[in-house]
Amino acid sequence: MARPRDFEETDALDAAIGCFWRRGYEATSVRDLAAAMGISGTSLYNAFDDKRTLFVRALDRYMAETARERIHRLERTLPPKQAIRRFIGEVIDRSVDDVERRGCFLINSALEVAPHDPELGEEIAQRLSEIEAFFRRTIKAGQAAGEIPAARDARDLSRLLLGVLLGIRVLARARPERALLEGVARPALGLLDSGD
Amino acid sequence: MARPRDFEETDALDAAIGCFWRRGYEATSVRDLAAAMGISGTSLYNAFDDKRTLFVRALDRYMAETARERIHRLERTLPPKQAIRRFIGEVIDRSVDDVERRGCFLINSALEVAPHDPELGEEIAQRLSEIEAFFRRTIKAGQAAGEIPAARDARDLSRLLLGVLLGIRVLARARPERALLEGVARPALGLLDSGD
DNA sequence: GACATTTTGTAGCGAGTGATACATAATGTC
DNA sequence: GACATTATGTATCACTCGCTACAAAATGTC
Repeated sequence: MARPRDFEETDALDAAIGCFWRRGYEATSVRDLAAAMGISGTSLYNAFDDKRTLFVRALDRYMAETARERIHRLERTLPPKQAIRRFIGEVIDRSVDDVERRGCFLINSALEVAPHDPELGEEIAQRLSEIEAFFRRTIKAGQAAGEIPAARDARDLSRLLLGVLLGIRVLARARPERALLEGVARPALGLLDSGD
Repeated sequence: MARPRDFEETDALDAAIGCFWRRGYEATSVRDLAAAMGISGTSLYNAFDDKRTLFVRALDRYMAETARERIHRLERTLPPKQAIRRFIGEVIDRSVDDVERRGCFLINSALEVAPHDPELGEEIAQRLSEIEAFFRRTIKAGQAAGEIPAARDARDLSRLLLGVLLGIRVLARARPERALLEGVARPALGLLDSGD
Protein backbone atom coordinates (compact mmCIF):
# COMPACT_ATOMS: atom_id res chain seq x y z
CA MET A 1 0.00 0.00 0.00
CA ALA A 2 2.64 2.51 0.99
CA ARG A 3 6.30 2.80 1.78
CA PRO A 4 7.23 0.98 5.00
CA ARG A 5 9.24 2.46 7.86
CA ASP A 6 13.01 2.20 7.68
CA PHE A 7 13.30 1.93 11.49
CA GLU A 8 11.82 0.06 14.43
CA GLU A 9 9.61 2.31 16.48
CA THR A 10 10.64 0.65 19.75
CA ASP A 11 14.33 1.09 18.95
CA ALA A 12 13.74 4.74 18.13
CA LEU A 13 11.77 5.20 21.35
CA ASP A 14 14.56 3.60 23.37
CA ALA A 15 17.00 6.08 21.88
CA ALA A 16 14.64 8.94 22.70
CA ILE A 17 14.31 7.67 26.27
CA GLY A 18 18.09 7.85 26.56
CA CYS A 19 18.15 11.50 25.48
CA PHE A 20 15.28 12.72 27.65
CA TRP A 21 16.47 10.66 30.61
CA ARG A 22 19.97 12.08 30.57
CA ARG A 23 19.29 15.72 29.86
CA GLY A 24 15.59 16.31 30.51
CA TYR A 25 12.94 17.73 28.24
CA GLU A 26 14.09 21.31 27.68
CA ALA A 27 17.77 20.60 27.20
CA THR A 28 17.14 17.91 24.58
CA SER A 29 16.72 19.27 21.05
CA VAL A 30 14.81 17.63 18.24
CA ARG A 31 18.08 17.36 16.35
CA ASP A 32 19.70 15.54 19.29
CA LEU A 33 16.75 13.17 19.30
CA ALA A 34 16.78 12.53 15.56
CA ALA A 35 20.52 11.85 15.58
CA ALA A 36 20.28 9.44 18.52
CA MET A 37 17.28 7.69 16.97
CA GLY A 38 19.11 7.36 13.65
CA ILE A 39 16.38 9.07 11.65
CA SER A 40 15.86 12.48 10.09
CA GLY A 41 13.80 15.26 11.59
CA THR A 42 11.07 14.68 9.03
CA SER A 43 10.74 11.02 9.96
CA LEU A 44 10.61 11.94 13.61
CA TYR A 45 7.73 14.35 13.08
CA ASN A 46 6.02 11.92 10.76
CA ALA A 47 6.15 9.11 13.28
CA PHE A 48 5.72 10.96 16.58
CA ASP A 49 3.84 14.20 15.75
CA ASP A 50 5.98 16.57 17.79
CA LYS A 51 8.57 16.77 20.57
CA ARG A 52 6.06 16.74 23.41
CA THR A 53 4.19 13.73 22.02
CA LEU A 54 7.47 11.88 21.61
CA PHE A 55 8.30 12.72 25.20
CA VAL A 56 4.99 11.25 26.38
CA ARG A 57 5.55 8.09 24.34
CA ALA A 58 9.09 7.78 25.68
CA LEU A 59 7.95 8.21 29.27
CA ASP A 60 5.19 5.66 28.66
CA ARG A 61 7.63 3.10 27.37
CA TYR A 62 10.12 3.82 30.13
CA MET A 63 7.50 3.16 32.78
CA ALA A 64 6.36 -0.05 31.14
CA GLU A 65 9.90 -1.36 30.67
CA THR A 66 11.35 -0.26 33.98
CA ALA A 67 9.12 0.44 36.97
CA ARG A 68 6.17 -1.78 36.03
CA GLU A 69 8.50 -4.56 34.94
CA ARG A 70 10.24 -4.41 38.31
CA ILE A 71 6.98 -4.32 40.25
CA HIS A 72 5.45 -7.25 38.39
CA ARG A 73 8.58 -9.35 38.50
CA LEU A 74 9.22 -8.88 42.21
CA GLU A 75 5.58 -9.13 43.19
CA ARG A 76 5.31 -12.42 41.31
CA THR A 77 8.47 -14.08 42.54
CA LEU A 78 9.14 -12.90 46.11
CA PRO A 79 7.31 -12.80 49.43
CA PRO A 80 6.05 -9.30 50.27
CA LYS A 81 8.75 -7.99 52.56
CA GLN A 82 11.51 -9.31 50.36
CA ALA A 83 9.86 -7.79 47.30
CA ILE A 84 10.04 -4.36 48.90
CA ARG A 85 13.62 -4.81 50.07
CA ARG A 86 14.68 -6.02 46.65
CA PHE A 87 12.83 -3.17 44.95
CA ILE A 88 14.72 -0.56 46.93
CA GLY A 89 17.93 -2.56 46.66
CA GLU A 90 17.75 -2.70 42.87
CA VAL A 91 17.11 1.03 42.69
CA ILE A 92 20.18 1.68 44.83
CA ASP A 93 22.29 -0.67 42.68
CA ARG A 94 21.17 1.04 39.50
CA SER A 95 21.77 4.48 40.99
CA VAL A 96 25.28 3.69 42.16
CA ASP A 97 26.33 1.84 39.00
CA ASP A 98 25.15 4.52 36.58
CA VAL A 99 28.17 6.66 35.73
CA GLU A 100 25.89 9.04 33.87
CA ARG A 101 23.88 9.75 37.02
CA ARG A 102 20.62 9.55 35.13
CA GLY A 103 18.50 8.80 38.17
CA CYS A 104 14.92 7.89 37.26
CA PHE A 105 13.32 9.28 34.11
CA LEU A 106 9.90 9.47 35.76
CA ILE A 107 11.17 11.31 38.82
CA ASN A 108 13.33 13.66 36.79
CA SER A 109 10.21 14.48 34.80
CA ALA A 110 8.15 14.95 37.95
CA LEU A 111 10.54 17.74 38.88
CA GLU A 112 11.08 19.38 35.51
CA VAL A 113 7.80 18.99 33.68
CA ALA A 114 4.95 18.29 36.11
CA PRO A 115 4.44 21.79 37.52
CA HIS A 116 4.27 23.50 34.11
CA ASP A 117 2.25 21.00 32.11
CA PRO A 118 -1.00 20.12 33.89
CA GLU A 119 -1.89 17.29 31.53
CA LEU A 120 1.51 15.63 31.73
CA GLY A 121 1.67 16.47 35.41
CA GLU A 122 -1.50 14.50 36.04
CA GLU A 123 -0.07 11.53 34.18
CA ILE A 124 3.17 11.69 36.15
CA ALA A 125 1.24 11.97 39.42
CA GLN A 126 -0.66 8.82 38.54
CA ARG A 127 2.55 6.96 37.77
CA LEU A 128 3.88 7.91 41.20
CA SER A 129 0.61 6.68 42.68
CA GLU A 130 1.18 3.34 40.97
CA ILE A 131 4.41 2.94 42.89
CA GLU A 132 2.79 4.03 46.13
CA ALA A 133 0.01 1.48 45.49
CA PHE A 134 2.58 -1.28 44.97
CA PHE A 135 4.17 -0.50 48.33
CA ARG A 136 0.80 -0.36 50.04
CA ARG A 137 -0.65 -3.62 48.81
CA THR A 138 2.67 -5.38 49.36
CA ILE A 139 2.83 -4.09 52.93
CA LYS A 140 -0.72 -5.24 53.52
CA ALA A 141 0.11 -8.63 52.06
CA GLY A 142 3.13 -8.83 54.36
CA GLN A 143 0.97 -7.90 57.34
CA ALA A 144 -1.58 -10.54 56.40
CA ALA A 145 1.23 -13.07 56.14
CA GLY A 146 2.63 -12.05 59.51
CA GLU A 147 5.92 -10.84 58.01
CA ILE A 148 5.32 -7.17 58.77
CA PRO A 149 3.98 -5.86 62.08
CA ALA A 150 0.24 -5.35 61.69
CA ALA A 151 0.33 -2.43 64.11
CA ARG A 152 1.97 -0.14 61.58
CA ASP A 153 -0.15 2.04 59.35
CA ALA A 154 0.22 0.59 55.87
CA ARG A 155 -0.81 3.82 54.20
CA ASP A 156 1.78 5.96 55.99
CA LEU A 157 4.44 3.31 55.55
CA SER A 158 3.83 3.10 51.80
CA ARG A 159 4.09 6.87 51.58
CA LEU A 160 7.33 6.85 53.52
CA LEU A 161 8.74 4.28 51.10
CA LEU A 162 7.63 6.38 48.15
CA GLY A 163 9.36 9.39 49.69
CA VAL A 164 12.50 7.37 50.37
CA LEU A 165 12.49 6.14 46.78
CA LEU A 166 12.23 9.69 45.46
CA GLY A 167 14.94 10.86 47.84
CA ILE A 168 17.28 8.10 46.71
CA ARG A 169 16.68 9.03 43.07
CA VAL A 170 17.44 12.68 43.75
CA LEU A 171 20.66 11.73 45.51
CA ALA A 172 21.46 9.41 42.60
CA ARG A 173 21.96 12.56 40.51
CA ALA A 174 23.79 14.67 43.07
CA ARG A 175 25.51 12.31 45.54
CA PRO A 176 25.47 8.77 44.17
CA GLU A 177 27.29 7.18 47.12
CA ARG A 178 26.22 3.67 48.11
CA ALA A 179 26.70 4.23 51.85
CA LEU A 180 24.50 7.32 51.70
CA LEU A 181 21.71 5.70 49.71
CA GLU A 182 21.72 2.60 51.89
CA GLY A 183 21.69 4.82 54.96
CA VAL A 184 18.55 6.49 53.68
CA ALA A 185 16.85 3.16 53.07
CA ARG A 186 17.92 1.21 56.15
CA PRO A 187 15.81 2.84 58.88
CA ALA A 188 12.77 2.87 56.59
CA LEU A 189 13.13 -0.80 55.74
CA GLY A 190 13.66 -1.49 59.44
CA LEU A 191 10.08 -0.44 60.02
CA LEU A 192 9.01 -3.53 58.10
CA ASP A 193 10.56 -5.71 60.81
CA SER A 194 9.15 -6.38 64.24
CA GLY A 195 10.82 -5.19 67.41
CA ASP A 196 11.62 -1.61 68.31
CA MET B 1 33.87 58.41 40.40
CA ALA B 2 31.50 56.67 38.04
CA ARG B 3 27.83 56.22 37.35
CA PRO B 4 26.04 54.37 40.17
CA ARG B 5 23.73 51.38 39.80
CA ASP B 6 20.07 52.06 39.18
CA PHE B 7 19.03 48.85 41.02
CA GLU B 8 19.64 46.98 44.26
CA GLU B 9 21.69 43.86 43.69
CA THR B 10 19.79 41.89 46.32
CA ASP B 11 16.41 42.81 44.80
CA ALA B 12 17.66 41.77 41.38
CA LEU B 13 18.97 38.51 42.81
CA ASP B 14 15.63 37.81 44.49
CA ALA B 15 13.91 38.25 41.15
CA ALA B 16 16.42 35.92 39.51
CA ILE B 17 15.82 33.35 42.25
CA GLY B 18 12.12 33.48 41.42
CA CYS B 19 12.78 32.73 37.74
CA PHE B 20 15.28 29.91 38.24
CA TRP B 21 13.23 28.45 41.08
CA ARG B 22 10.04 28.24 39.06
CA ARG B 23 11.32 27.09 35.72
CA GLY B 24 14.83 25.78 36.26
CA TYR B 25 18.09 26.76 34.58
CA GLU B 26 17.57 25.73 30.97
CA ALA B 27 13.99 26.94 30.60
CA THR B 28 14.82 30.39 31.97
CA SER B 29 16.14 32.78 29.33
CA VAL B 30 18.35 35.77 29.97
CA ARG B 31 15.53 37.93 28.63
CA ASP B 32 13.11 36.43 31.17
CA LEU B 33 15.63 37.18 33.88
CA ALA B 34 16.31 40.76 32.79
CA ALA B 35 12.58 41.50 32.59
CA ALA B 36 11.88 40.03 36.04
CA MET B 37 14.87 41.86 37.51
CA GLY B 38 13.73 45.14 35.97
CA ILE B 39 17.01 45.75 34.18
CA SER B 40 18.30 45.44 30.64
CA GLY B 41 20.37 42.57 29.33
CA THR B 42 23.45 44.76 29.29
CA SER B 43 23.09 45.65 32.97
CA LEU B 44 22.59 41.99 33.80
CA TYR B 45 25.82 41.00 32.10
CA ASN B 46 27.61 43.98 33.56
CA ALA B 47 26.60 43.08 37.11
CA PHE B 48 26.59 39.28 37.02
CA ASP B 49 29.02 38.25 34.24
CA ASP B 50 26.85 35.60 32.59
CA LYS B 51 23.81 33.39 33.06
CA ARG B 52 25.63 30.60 34.87
CA THR B 53 27.32 32.98 37.30
CA LEU B 54 23.97 34.63 38.01
CA PHE B 55 22.54 31.17 38.68
CA VAL B 56 25.30 30.42 41.19
CA ARG B 57 24.76 33.75 42.94
CA ALA B 58 21.00 33.16 43.04
CA LEU B 59 21.41 29.66 44.46
CA ASP B 60 23.87 31.03 47.03
CA ARG B 61 21.43 33.66 48.18
CA TYR B 62 18.53 31.22 48.21
CA MET B 63 20.44 28.87 50.50
CA ALA B 64 21.44 31.66 52.86
CA GLU B 65 17.93 33.10 53.03
CA THR B 66 16.00 29.87 53.18
CA ALA B 67 17.62 26.65 54.33
CA ARG B 68 20.36 28.12 56.52
CA GLU B 69 17.96 30.66 57.98
CA ARG B 70 15.58 27.85 58.93
CA ILE B 71 18.35 25.69 60.37
CA HIS B 72 19.84 28.47 62.48
CA ARG B 73 16.49 29.74 63.71
CA LEU B 74 15.16 26.34 64.75
CA GLU B 75 18.45 25.14 66.17
CA ARG B 76 18.67 28.26 68.31
CA THR B 77 15.12 28.33 69.61
CA LEU B 78 13.89 24.76 69.96
CA PRO B 79 14.97 21.56 71.69
CA PRO B 80 16.48 19.04 69.25
CA LYS B 81 13.55 16.78 68.49
CA GLN B 82 11.15 19.67 68.13
CA ALA B 83 13.62 21.46 65.85
CA ILE B 84 13.57 18.50 63.47
CA ARG B 85 9.79 18.13 63.60
CA ARG B 86 9.33 21.82 62.97
CA PHE B 87 11.87 21.78 60.14
CA ILE B 88 9.95 19.08 58.29
CA GLY B 89 6.64 20.67 59.23
CA GLU B 90 7.62 24.03 57.78
CA VAL B 91 8.77 22.38 54.57
CA ILE B 92 5.42 20.63 54.26
CA ASP B 93 3.52 23.85 54.94
CA ARG B 94 5.51 25.70 52.32
CA SER B 95 5.08 22.90 49.82
CA VAL B 96 1.31 22.70 50.25
CA ASP B 97 0.73 26.45 50.30
CA ASP B 98 2.74 27.19 47.16
CA VAL B 99 0.27 27.35 44.28
CA GLU B 100 3.21 27.59 41.87
CA ARG B 101 4.57 24.22 43.04
CA ARG B 102 8.10 25.54 43.10
CA GLY B 103 9.40 22.93 45.51
CA CYS B 104 12.95 23.69 46.68
CA PHE B 105 15.35 25.61 44.46
CA LEU B 106 18.34 23.63 45.73
CA ILE B 107 16.70 20.26 45.17
CA ASN B 108 15.34 21.24 41.76
CA SER B 109 18.90 22.20 40.87
CA ALA B 110 20.28 18.95 42.25
CA LEU B 111 18.13 17.14 39.70
CA GLU B 112 18.55 19.40 36.70
CA VAL B 113 22.06 20.77 36.95
CA ALA B 114 24.21 18.60 39.21
CA PRO B 115 24.86 15.67 36.83
CA HIS B 116 25.98 17.86 33.91
CA ASP B 117 28.04 20.51 35.68
CA PRO B 118 30.68 18.93 37.92
CA GLU B 119 31.68 22.19 39.58
CA LEU B 120 28.13 23.24 40.39
CA GLY B 121 27.29 19.64 41.21
CA GLU B 122 29.96 19.58 43.88
CA GLU B 123 28.58 22.78 45.39
CA ILE B 124 25.05 21.39 45.39
CA ALA B 125 26.25 18.15 46.97
CA GLN B 126 27.86 20.13 49.77
CA ARG B 127 24.67 22.07 50.39
CA LEU B 128 22.79 18.80 50.72
CA SER B 129 25.47 17.64 53.13
CA GLU B 130 24.85 20.75 55.22
CA ILE B 131 21.25 19.69 55.70
CA GLU B 132 22.29 16.12 56.49
CA ALA B 133 24.76 17.50 59.03
CA PHE B 134 22.03 19.56 60.69
CA PHE B 135 19.88 16.46 61.11
CA ARG B 136 22.79 14.45 62.42
CA ARG B 137 24.04 16.85 65.08
CA THR B 138 20.46 17.60 66.14
CA ILE B 139 19.71 13.89 66.52
CA LYS B 140 22.88 13.44 68.55
CA ALA B 141 21.92 16.40 70.72
CA GLY B 142 18.50 14.86 71.22
CA GLN B 143 20.06 11.54 72.16
CA ALA B 144 22.40 13.25 74.61
CA ALA B 145 19.39 15.01 76.13
CA GLY B 146 17.45 11.75 76.36
CA GLU B 147 14.75 12.93 73.94
CA ILE B 148 15.66 10.50 71.19
CA PRO B 149 16.42 6.81 71.73
CA ALA B 150 20.19 6.43 71.92
CA ALA B 151 19.96 2.97 70.39
CA ARG B 152 19.21 4.37 66.92
CA ASP B 153 22.04 5.04 64.50
CA ALA B 154 22.25 8.82 64.22
CA ARG B 155 24.01 8.65 60.88
CA ASP B 156 21.42 6.44 59.22
CA LEU B 157 18.59 8.41 60.79
CA SER B 158 19.95 11.71 59.51
CA ARG B 159 20.25 10.19 56.05
CA LEU B 160 16.69 8.92 56.20
CA LEU B 161 15.50 12.41 57.12
CA LEU B 162 17.47 13.89 54.23
CA GLY B 163 15.86 11.37 51.89
CA VAL B 164 12.42 12.13 53.29
CA LEU B 165 13.04 15.84 52.83
CA LEU B 166 14.05 15.32 49.20
CA GLY B 167 11.06 13.06 48.62
CA ILE B 168 8.67 15.63 50.04
CA ARG B 169 10.16 18.30 47.81
CA VAL B 170 9.75 16.13 44.72
CA LEU B 171 6.12 15.45 45.63
CA ALA B 172 5.66 19.18 46.23
CA ARG B 173 6.04 19.62 42.47
CA ALA B 174 4.01 16.64 41.31
CA ARG B 175 1.50 15.79 44.08
CA PRO B 176 1.39 18.62 46.62
CA GLU B 177 -1.22 17.01 48.89
CA ARG B 178 -0.86 17.60 52.63
CA ALA B 179 -2.05 14.13 53.62
CA LEU B 180 0.51 12.54 51.32
CA LEU B 181 3.44 14.68 52.49
CA GLU B 182 2.54 14.18 56.14
CA GLY B 183 2.20 10.47 55.51
CA VAL B 184 5.76 10.42 54.17
CA ALA B 185 7.08 12.26 57.21
CA ARG B 186 5.11 10.60 60.02
CA PRO B 187 6.81 7.18 60.19
CA ALA B 188 10.24 8.77 59.85
CA LEU B 189 9.59 11.25 62.63
CA GLY B 190 8.18 8.39 64.70
CA LEU B 191 11.68 6.93 64.78
CA LEU B 192 12.71 9.90 66.91
CA ASP B 193 10.35 8.73 69.64
CA SER B 194 10.90 5.85 71.99
CA GLY B 195 8.80 2.68 71.94
CA ASP B 196 8.22 0.43 68.97
C1' DG C 1 33.43 72.32 33.16
C1' DA C 2 36.87 68.72 31.38
C1' DC C 3 37.96 64.10 32.34
C1' DA C 4 38.02 59.21 33.64
C1' DT C 5 34.95 55.66 34.87
C1' DT C 6 31.01 52.88 35.19
C1' DT C 7 26.05 51.99 33.91
C1' DT C 8 22.51 52.05 30.72
C1' DG C 9 19.60 51.12 26.42
C1' DT C 10 19.45 49.91 21.52
C1' DA C 11 20.43 47.10 18.22
C1' DG C 12 22.29 43.15 16.51
C1' DC C 13 25.65 39.05 16.29
C1' DG C 14 26.04 33.95 14.96
C1' DA C 15 24.11 29.80 16.44
C1' DG C 16 20.51 26.92 17.57
C1' DT C 17 15.33 26.14 18.35
C1' DG C 18 10.79 23.46 16.97
C1' DA C 19 8.59 22.67 13.02
C1' DT C 20 7.48 22.39 7.81
C1' DA C 21 7.33 22.63 2.33
C1' DC C 22 8.54 20.08 -1.23
C1' DA C 23 10.33 16.80 -4.17
C1' DT C 24 11.85 11.99 -4.27
C1' DA C 25 11.75 7.07 -2.98
C1' DA C 26 9.51 2.86 -1.83
C1' DT C 27 5.69 -0.09 -1.14
C1' DG C 28 0.76 -2.93 -2.17
C1' DT C 29 -3.30 -2.97 -5.31
C1' DC C 30 -5.26 -3.15 -9.57
C1' DG D 1 3.35 -0.89 -15.07
C1' DA D 2 0.08 2.98 -13.48
C1' DC D 3 -1.67 4.60 -9.22
C1' DA D 4 -2.52 5.92 -4.41
C1' DT D 5 -0.19 6.22 -0.22
C1' DT D 6 3.22 6.70 3.12
C1' DA D 7 8.27 7.53 4.39
C1' DT D 8 12.35 10.00 3.58
C1' DG D 9 16.04 13.73 2.89
C1' DT D 10 17.18 18.51 1.82
C1' DA D 11 16.62 22.88 2.65
C1' DT D 12 14.63 25.92 4.79
C1' DC D 13 11.07 28.90 7.85
C1' DA D 14 10.38 32.43 11.66
C1' DC D 15 11.89 32.67 16.14
C1' DT D 16 14.64 32.52 20.36
C1' DC D 17 19.01 31.65 22.47
C1' DG D 18 23.27 33.64 25.19
C1' DC D 19 25.95 37.32 24.54
C1' DT D 20 28.20 41.78 22.98
C1' DA D 21 29.55 46.33 20.27
C1' DC D 22 28.62 50.84 20.61
C1' DA D 23 27.17 55.23 21.92
C1' DA D 24 24.69 58.00 25.30
C1' DA D 25 23.97 59.01 30.27
C1' DA D 26 25.39 59.69 34.98
C1' DT D 27 28.60 60.13 38.64
C1' DG D 28 33.22 61.98 41.63
C1' DT D 29 37.71 64.35 41.04
C1' DC D 30 40.48 67.86 39.50
